[in-house]
Amino acid sequence: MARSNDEVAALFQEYADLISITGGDAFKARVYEKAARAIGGHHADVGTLDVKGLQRIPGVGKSIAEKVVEYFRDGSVSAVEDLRAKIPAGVRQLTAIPTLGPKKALALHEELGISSVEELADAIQAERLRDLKGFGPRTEEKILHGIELLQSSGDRVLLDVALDLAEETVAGLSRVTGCLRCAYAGSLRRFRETIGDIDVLVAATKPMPVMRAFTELPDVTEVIAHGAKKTSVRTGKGLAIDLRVVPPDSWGAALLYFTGSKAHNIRIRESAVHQGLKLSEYGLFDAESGEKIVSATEEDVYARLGLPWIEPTLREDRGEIEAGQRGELPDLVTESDIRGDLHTHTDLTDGLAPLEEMVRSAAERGYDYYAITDHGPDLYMQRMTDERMLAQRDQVRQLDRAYGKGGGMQLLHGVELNIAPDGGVDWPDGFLAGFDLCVASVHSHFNQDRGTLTRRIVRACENPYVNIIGHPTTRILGKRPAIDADLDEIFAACARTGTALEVNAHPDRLDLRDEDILRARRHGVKFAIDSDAHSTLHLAHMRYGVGTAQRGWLTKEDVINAWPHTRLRRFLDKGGRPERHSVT
DNA sequence: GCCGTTTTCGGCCCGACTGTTTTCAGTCG
Repeated sequence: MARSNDEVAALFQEYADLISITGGDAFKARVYEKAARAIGGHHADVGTLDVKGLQRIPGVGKSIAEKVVEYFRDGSVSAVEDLRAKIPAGVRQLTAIPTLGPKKALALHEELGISSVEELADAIQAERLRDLKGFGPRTEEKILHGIELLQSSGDRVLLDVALDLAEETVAGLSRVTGCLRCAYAGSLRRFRETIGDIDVLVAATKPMPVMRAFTELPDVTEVIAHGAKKTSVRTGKGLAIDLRVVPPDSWGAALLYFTGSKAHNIRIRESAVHQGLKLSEYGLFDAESGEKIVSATEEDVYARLGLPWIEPTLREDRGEIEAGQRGELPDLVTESDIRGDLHTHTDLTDGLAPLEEMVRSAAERGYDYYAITDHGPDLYMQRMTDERMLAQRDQVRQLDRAYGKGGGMQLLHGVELNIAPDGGVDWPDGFLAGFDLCVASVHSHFNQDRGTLTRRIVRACENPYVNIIGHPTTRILGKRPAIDADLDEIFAACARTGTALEVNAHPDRLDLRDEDILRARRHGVKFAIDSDAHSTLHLAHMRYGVGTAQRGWLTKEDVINAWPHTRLRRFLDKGGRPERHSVT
């Protein structure tokens, strides 16, 4: 079950989209969008609040509060239903295509009767868009490319969606009598960036009660297959879940098998064959006698193959087996190694929560330090000024005195700078020198040529005040590809200048991605795993960043926010920032 | 529809880019 806040947020986002598509008041649409974000990021369950309590959420007034109450009372909101009746769901789906917004979607629907992505693709093939006003050949091309992009992420869903569903499923099945062990496996256990379907494994002597309970879970909309060993269902989110039930003593072999990856499994099975053994999901057997040797735990199986236990996040056949054989597997960074978050926002710019709330939530996570990095003035929409930034700094210093007491949490005042098309940033050195750290990121002009983009980011690295390059490739999963820059040149510049690369933990981004991390690491780059939180809830995204970092083989030595505060401070000094030592 | 050291109306993030235009609409961040 989704959090009820997420349900309501999705509903209002849909309502906002429908208002836009039907040509309703743009300001009204924006208000609903804002309310959707505020509710999605609100810490308390909106299902438990009354109209008065709801109105205390910023951006939620009387009308929206009443719609929330209506939703929990009636299961639907009549205003939303009215618009749904007017516009087929597929028309809204069209706006998921990059470069295609509500206006074009409505035109396509009204003029050509198109109400799904498939129909749109067909219409383009049939050249039916040619006569439509405002639709030229470039538009056609861009839409086709957008559809491709949309479909390349295909049926896969983002890590957070899959993980929530998997954890609920595991919790639900673990309560069933006779369920001895339960865990999710597959690409989810390996923390891949998107998930095609969820694999859940249960150890039980009698499978049927577990299977039955599985088909009756609240998210299940369709039972695809139902047997004694395997049951497959589809859920409301369109995501399929496969459940395998195995005898308790096969647990380890089955978990290993269903965790994959396929490439990893093939390699270890080969290794088994070379040793006169046979490995399957039921256990490790003697090839000749067929006698079972081990199967109870993953450790047992790996050990009999002459390997240490290998972290699931490494199981991609990227050298982990060889490293294991040599006893050189990395001691991967874990979430508990993370001592602080170095890229977060507040409602001074586009975050949802005030500074105090963000800091309180960070402290609850047990961090040793925490950086506030709101946007600088070059992102015009955020209306940042020198005065507002300095006023925030005063607030941060005050809070730091309260939180830093007795070895508590130290606060760093930072900024997320915008890397301009020429590689410059928002402020001159003199002003930048006042920050404890600077994140710098690309937010626009993604289509510069490769050389220009590369030089642009390298120049940002060479800025003595830029400590971290935020979401370095700017990709958004399923929406926007990575920028075309020479990453190796950027990685080399980072290593040379003492600039860290971010592993942005937001499940939409996961940027850098695992392969890039592996490459950057070889250049000797350091990394910062950051939530880029825009609400208190986003602080918990850290786990996705850590999973991605593990897939990139990172240890806590590689990750600057796994270091003690004093060591971090030395790194942030970039070998002595000039303005700190001499007046220019 | 929300909000107010602009307070019950009249604003609401603002600028750039792209493609289709011939002066601008749509989309994006």
